[in-house]
Amino acid sequence: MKELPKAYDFRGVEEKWYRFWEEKGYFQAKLAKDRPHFSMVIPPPNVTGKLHVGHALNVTLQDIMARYKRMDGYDTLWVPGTDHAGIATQNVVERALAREGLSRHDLGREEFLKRVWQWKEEYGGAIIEQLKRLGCSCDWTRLRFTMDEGLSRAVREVFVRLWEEGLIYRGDYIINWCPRCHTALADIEVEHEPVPGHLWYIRYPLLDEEGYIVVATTRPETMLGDTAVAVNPEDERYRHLVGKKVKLPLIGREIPIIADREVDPEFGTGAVKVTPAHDFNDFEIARRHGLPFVKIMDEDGRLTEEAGPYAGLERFEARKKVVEDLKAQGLLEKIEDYEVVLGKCYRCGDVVEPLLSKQWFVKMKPLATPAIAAVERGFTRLVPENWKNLYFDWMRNIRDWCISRQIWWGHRLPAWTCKDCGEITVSREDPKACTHCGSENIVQEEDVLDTWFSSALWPFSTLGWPEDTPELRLYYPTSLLVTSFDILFFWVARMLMMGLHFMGAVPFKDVYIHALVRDEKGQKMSKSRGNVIDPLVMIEKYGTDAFRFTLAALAAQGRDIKLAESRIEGYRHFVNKIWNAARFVLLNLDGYEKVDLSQATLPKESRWILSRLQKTIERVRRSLDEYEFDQAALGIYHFFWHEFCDWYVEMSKRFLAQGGEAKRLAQNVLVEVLEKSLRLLHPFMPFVTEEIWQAIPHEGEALIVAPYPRPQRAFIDEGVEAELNKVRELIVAIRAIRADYNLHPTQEIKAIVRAEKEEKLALFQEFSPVIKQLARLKTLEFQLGGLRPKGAASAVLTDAEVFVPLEGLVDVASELKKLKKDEEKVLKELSRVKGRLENENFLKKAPPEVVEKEKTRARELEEKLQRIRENIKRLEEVGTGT
RNA sequence: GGGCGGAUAGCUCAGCGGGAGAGCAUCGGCCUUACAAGCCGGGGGUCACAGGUUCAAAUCCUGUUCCGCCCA
Repeated sequence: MKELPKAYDFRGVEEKWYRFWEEKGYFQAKLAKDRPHFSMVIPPPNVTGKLHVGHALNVTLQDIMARYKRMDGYDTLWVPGTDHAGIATQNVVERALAREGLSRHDLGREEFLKRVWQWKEEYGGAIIEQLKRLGCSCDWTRLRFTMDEGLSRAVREVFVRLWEEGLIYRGDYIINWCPRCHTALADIEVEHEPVPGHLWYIRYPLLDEEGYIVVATTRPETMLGDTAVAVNPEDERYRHLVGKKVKLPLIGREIPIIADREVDPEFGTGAVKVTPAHDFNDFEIARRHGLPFVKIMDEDGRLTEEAGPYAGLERFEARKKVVEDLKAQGLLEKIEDYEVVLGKCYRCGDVVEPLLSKQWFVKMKPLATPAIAAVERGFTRLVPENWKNLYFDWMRNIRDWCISRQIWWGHRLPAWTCKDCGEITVSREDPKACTHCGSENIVQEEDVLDTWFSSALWPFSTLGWPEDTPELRLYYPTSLLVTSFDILFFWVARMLMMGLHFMGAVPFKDVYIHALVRDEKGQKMSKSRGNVIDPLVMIEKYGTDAFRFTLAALAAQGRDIKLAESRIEGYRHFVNKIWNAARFVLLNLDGYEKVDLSQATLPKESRWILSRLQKTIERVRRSLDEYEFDQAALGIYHFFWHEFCDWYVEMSKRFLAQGGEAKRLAQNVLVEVLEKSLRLLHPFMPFVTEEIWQAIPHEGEALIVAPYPRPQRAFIDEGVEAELNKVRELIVAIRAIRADYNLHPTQEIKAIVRAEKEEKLALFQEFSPVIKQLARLKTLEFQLGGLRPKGAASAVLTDAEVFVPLEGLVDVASELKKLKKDEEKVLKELSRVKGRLENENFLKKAPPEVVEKEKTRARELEEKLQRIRENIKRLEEVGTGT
């Protein structure tokens, strides 16, 4: 039999097995027709990405499910890939260019894109390698990239179809604009942050009469683009002014005072300025009232010619200047402190400008309706369920999706504008001429698509759509999507809409939504805070298995994960424990011969651990089926360490020492429990389990494809479990006496078990050998009834008492103290139980089994109380001179 | 302003109608031949607060306070 080194060193081991699995093709989907399927697509990390704890959690949970299902007989496909991450990637390459003193405009579009592709080839695989370090069992033969040929074809097909269906349109709309990234952003790409600001009250002089109307604004510079003042139609204060005109200060434009129901009379003065080209609400008001749009700010965040004397000023400069000028002219009535909510670009953090601009949009309502229904009817299940409300709320209030981005890296819009007739041609193949007038004078749109447009197709585009492939037929809809809630709308909702629209079926049956990983204080990890835990550093330090197990053990549903390095260290101890347990088993396998345990006559100790094993298997499977990763991890942790190692391994030493049949059976039980535990653990800790499994007796060529354990009912034995609980209680009590009296472990002692009834004593007599072994007793005696032995330390158990004679050593005072404390505890408990049993309503209404349980409990407690009191009485009679 | 989640041992969290639990930390004792990354034993909690439902509430309901997140 092979021997294992004394300490587990994960270095080298991880790489060895990962290569083995990959070379053997275990990660690959089998396109099996005779087996159930389990499929997932990875949330594609940004190609520029570096693995962070969020990814690590995300893929660890996926890998746990993939390995579990693979072992459980499913033909498993886990599709990996990366996302081209338009803005992020372009930024990275632009920064690299900047170091050469170049801008993308110096290179030109074509040359720039070449550079991006070069960059992608060179560095884009980094995150993939990091996923492998984590042990991800993705089918790497199916690695995809959102810009690769197949996926680009899918993007184009979807764009064309949506256009043909009238679900894509182009138009002048107000959008979020990032002046730094120089592109439009979708609504959800804007992060809102409240910051201290001001509310400026500005006087707008009335035209043709004395006086003025005061408007309040948080953005005074936009007044240059005002085309109206609006009040609420119900507002008595202003009713007489509606329909009149004011003269816009600084600019001199004459603009009307209008009434609109959306104006909040409570805000400021109740009169607001209307800047249709630079505010979302004002845009809507302007459309309702047919107001003109005056664009006073350009794409760089500088004021335009429309801003008259302010043209060319940077936006924040302009604000200062406008406020100064208003003040100078006596038109600034007052300034109040006010908390404003700033929109910031989720990529670069710059303040986003609402800007009127020509963009492309997808109509969302027709796509959202079926996606809402799919979740309502349970075709797709969100886990945990509480995300449903948020999902419904968002989907029911969904706005059209701005999909055009003014960058170069991405899927260029397959739309051509005719210079002659002005019409748009959208086409699957690059067109030579305008489909409307036949002119060859056509130019392609400069814009590219939002990166999320291609990721929205991910579950079917990666499986070969728009071709009709066997993969699509077998693996779509996918079984599970594991993702974080922060991309529920960016990604999950859009995949649902696109999947339903183009495949006619939901893209995934279950969506498991995990939490954010925070630091130990609950703060978001960020470079600037310096509290980032780098998964690769953790893997180097503690090994992948310990790191993965930690993530799983902390992944309780619906709660953020607070990750401290000490937790990882703690679970590394568990890895080591497994290793050493395996070492123990291997060191004791001389002459090992396999026996059929279901036919063998086993000692109760062995029957106990086998029963516990079945229950653990049940628990782990049930937890995994419900995505309760923490429960699954903790279940096996507790079983392996605190039942198998702490108790059974110790008990087995006696059997091993006996030799013969006892030894042979113990060896088999040890192997059985260890081997099944490794299988149970493998999805969590793939490397150490494979390493050990290969070294112990097993069937099959690799643990990664060994069957996931199923509980065997025949091995569950409640009676034996109950008996062992009583035996363990006794052993713990004797050990506690040892500790109380500071008796060295090697000091052999005598114990006396006393009970009032023959059958209670019989149990302990039966287990006498194991009690002597684990409590380190020289002799164990039994006493039916009678008086407490003199000069002994004692403990009162559920069914008996135990005494350890310690001539001259026993401290009566502390013995009494111990007993009185016990008495108090039992009394308290007993009064509660009795109170319940004296309650007629309880007897009448509670389920009979609960009543029965309470009665048994009352009996046990009364007996225990009586024993405690007798002991107290005896001790007090004897006095201090024992 | 709206929504969601949380408040249980010193810390991090399970438990979510019938005996208050785990890990870590802590204290005491042990190098007991698998493991000191370990073993054995101990201490520690009016389950945020106030009401209610129930035979029975940490668990269900309502309200309050505080904390976190999301949306506007």
